[in-house]
Order: sequence, then structure tokens, then C-alpha cells
Amino acid sequence: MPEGPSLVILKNAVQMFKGQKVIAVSGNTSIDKDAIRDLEVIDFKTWGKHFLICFKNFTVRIHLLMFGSYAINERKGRPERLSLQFANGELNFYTCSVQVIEEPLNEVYDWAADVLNDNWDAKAARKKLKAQPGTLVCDALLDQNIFAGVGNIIKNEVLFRIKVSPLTTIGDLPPRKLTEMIHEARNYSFDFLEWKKAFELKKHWLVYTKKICARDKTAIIKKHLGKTNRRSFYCPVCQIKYECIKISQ
DNA sequence: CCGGTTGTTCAGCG
DNA sequence: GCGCTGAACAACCG
Repeated sequence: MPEGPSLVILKNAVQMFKGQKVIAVSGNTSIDKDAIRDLEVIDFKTWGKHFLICFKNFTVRIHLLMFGSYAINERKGRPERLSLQFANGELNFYTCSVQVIEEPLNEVYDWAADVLNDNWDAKAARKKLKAQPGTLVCDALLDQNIFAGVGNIIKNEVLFRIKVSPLTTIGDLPPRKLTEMIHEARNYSFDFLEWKKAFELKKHWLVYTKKICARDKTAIIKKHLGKTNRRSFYCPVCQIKYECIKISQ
């Protein structure tokens, strides 16, 4: 379910509840459900993998984590974590993290860090990356403070697209490749969004879960890498591991 | 039917 | 206080 583009699809799918009053709340979440009843949903927003239900004085934050899911105007055969009833339908969430945000969202979220947001700021991303030259690119792409919304699939596909090994550090990446990485983190996310909408996402994977490189038919390497220790799929031939020779003084 | 995982947080430890 | 590790969560797919 849950990389950034999937959340954008969710946001688009619930637009008919925007401006509607919540007439009943249920679910096994520990947040105060009474506080939501009879309130109007002002807006739905996303930040990276966060889904935000905005009310006048607070926001309910949904994070689907690995296994979370939702259902609109239907129910799955399991307990709802949070269920919102409207006059024109219902919105149900399962096995997710639910939190209340009391602060204004602009104080909590850096919209410029969300790769799918209109306010995405590539220069700000570059500055954050430059500050951590020792970080592996496979970890940097999963850093939600830099690339909010990027998940493990996007990480692998971006590195394949720009022909960079996941084991390259930020500091060793040639400046042009750094630019490409930042650009493709956003660009691939929009491709992901379009493919997912068309139910053809998997068809477009070139390296993620693949056995053979789409470019040169080399055997793809599958390994858990970096501090994040997430699955990396990469071609040892066309994805280059950049290394600078450091001259000690 | 078992193993692995599109993710994050937190406890525990050195 | 830090960085690191592993557990916990818990559903679906192949």
C-alpha cells in the first residue's frame, strides 16, 4: 500500500467527504473519538506517507506503515482501527497508526520535503544531502526528512534509472548524479502515481524484485544494505559504484 | 503453508 | 546522551 503516491490516490478518492460532517466515529484506535464527532472535515492533505484529516482545531494523522489499508464505502472483514461515517458514505482504516496533531500543520510539516508536493524544493534537498556526505544513497533516498514519500520501491527504481549503485555515498556521487538523483526521486514518484492509478505499477518495475537486468541481462543482486537495512536490488554492471580517492594531508 | 515485506517507533544496551 | 540493534506491530502475496 504505502509509498507516497498511494496516499495521493487515497486523498483523491475521498474528496466527496471534504466539507462533510462526521456523523459517527468508531474503531479500536486509542485517540479520543468523541472529539471528532459532529465536526466538519476541512480538508484532506498528505505529507509523504502521512494522510492528514484536517479539522478546525486539530488534525488526525493516519500512517499505514507496512500493512495498513483503507476502504471507502465498504468494510473488510476485520476490526476497523478508525471508521468515519458521513451522510454520503464512510471511510475506514485498518491496522494503521492514528495520531492527533494539535499544532498547526505548517509548524509540524516541511512541505518542501515532500517529493509529490507543489512546494517540493530540490535545492533544499541538495543542501540536506550535502550535510551528510558519508550516508549511502540507498539510505538517503529513504530519509523522510529529505525525500518524504519515497519508499523502498521508488528507492530501487530511482537508483536503477540513474545507473548508480546503492553502495555509493553522497559524498562520492558526482554533482551531476546528485542532481539526477534528486530530480528522479520526484519524477519517478509521479510515474509511480500514474502507473498505480492504472493498476499497472508492477509491469514497470525494471529492477525491484527482478532477477535479470532490464538493460544488459546481468543477474540482479539482492541484498539488505545500509543503516536502513532494506532490500536493495541492483545491477552490478550498469549501476556504477562511485568512489573518490581521498588524498590525506 | 511458510517466509518475507511498499514502514516506523521505541526499548535496551554499551 | 549518542548510535546501534532488535522487537513489535500484524496482513497479504507467492
